[in-house]
Amino acid sequence: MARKTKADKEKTYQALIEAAAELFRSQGFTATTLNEIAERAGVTRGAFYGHFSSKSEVIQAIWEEQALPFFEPIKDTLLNLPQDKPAEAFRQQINSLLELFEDNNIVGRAFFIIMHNMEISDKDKELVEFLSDKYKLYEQVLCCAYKKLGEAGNLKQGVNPDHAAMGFLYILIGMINMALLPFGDFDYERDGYPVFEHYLNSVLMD
Amino acid sequence: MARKTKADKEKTYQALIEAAAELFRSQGFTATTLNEIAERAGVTRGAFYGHFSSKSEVIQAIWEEQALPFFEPIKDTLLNLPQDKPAEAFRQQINSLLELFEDNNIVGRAFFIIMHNMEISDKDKELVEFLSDKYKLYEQVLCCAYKKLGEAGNLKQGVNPDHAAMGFLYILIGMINMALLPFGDFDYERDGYPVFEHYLNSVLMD
DNA sequence: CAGTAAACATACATACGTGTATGAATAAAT
DNA sequence: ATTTATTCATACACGTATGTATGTTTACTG
Repeated sequence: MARKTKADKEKTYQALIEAAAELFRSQGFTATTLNEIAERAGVTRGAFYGHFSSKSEVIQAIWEEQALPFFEPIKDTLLNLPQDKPAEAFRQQINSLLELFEDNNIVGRAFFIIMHNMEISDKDKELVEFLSDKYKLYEQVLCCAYKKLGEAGNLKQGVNPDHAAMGFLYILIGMINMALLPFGDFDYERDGYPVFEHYLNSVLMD
Repeated sequence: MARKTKADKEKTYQALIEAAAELFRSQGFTATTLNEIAERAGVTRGAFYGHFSSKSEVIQAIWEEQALPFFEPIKDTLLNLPQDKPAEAFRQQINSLLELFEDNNIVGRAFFIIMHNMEISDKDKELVEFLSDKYKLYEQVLCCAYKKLGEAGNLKQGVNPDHAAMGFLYILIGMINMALLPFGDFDYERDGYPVFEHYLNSVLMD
């Protein structure tokens, strides 16, 4: 095939990323073949190998280029909650996070892929390490945020910050799981927000 | 190879189920090959095809023969919570459920596999339907139980039964996810119970 | 105590996924 | 304008997973 312009190359790159993310989400990482990715992107495997050297490399690209730019600011805010009214800032960031999932499909998919990394465990050690690092990062960020909330006296009495953080993470994982299921009709407004609202109300002082 | 006794046949059957469940959990359904299952069970693929006609059939067997007998009584109790002190009965069943995960590995694995069914979606329609049915069943059982709790006046004021049920399911999924991750060291006593305890306390009247 | 059928191993045919090597056509460089 | 380099398709080689056909031994059956 003929050579394309640089802009065209970028387009195929994005198409490959998009296709891979959607296929990983809907069929899982292992079940998705390079042929399927290429076909969905409107190219062949030849194009794929021009951009990536393996399937694992795509996940890392999805994370770093698509999800990270959205997550980074939220993460930073959570790690540095203000001394005054940290609960308010916390709620705000959580809402940003949920809106992210609602609006930007690729971020939800990336998060989902990370959360379901065990699917590919054992067979690709390096990738598992990459994914588990991300997982642990989420945990740390949440624990840190809740610790701050506790220090600022914004947690209800008897609420253990670590337990609260874990509970939050569980709910987050469960909700994303639900939201991206191939069947069912998940609706954030109806099935997502109220649950978080209730959980935050049960944990935070106002 | 020589013919075995009926008891021996049953042993290989169980060995295949056990092997498959553990491999599905640790590597995922798609990534697990029939050779791996057979090898882990100490037989060859010839034996596998004597008992099952495909990989999908194994999941259904795992569910129906291994997990269902444990779940059924809990499910029935949740669907028929007593009029007086339903909250107490509910707590008790949830504890039974969690103990099940803690003690009986195959139940946890079965639950996990069901919860992560999207991994195999799209490619095996029939299996996806089977799995999604189970998923929806969980949801219904929980919603029914919380509805009963609400009617009996056992939910705290302002708690929507459906939202509470969803939140519970999210936490359950998230916890199982966490518990069966290949990395990390999940401990039910430390990471499971307290979260449920807190959640139930925030939802139920005592 | 034959004869049969069952339980499982072995071997084979087929399909498919991956990765690489090659080639064509044209954008970019000089 | 010519050359070079690049983007991607095509073709090939290899490994591996599946499913089936066949064979072997022995438990079961009458």
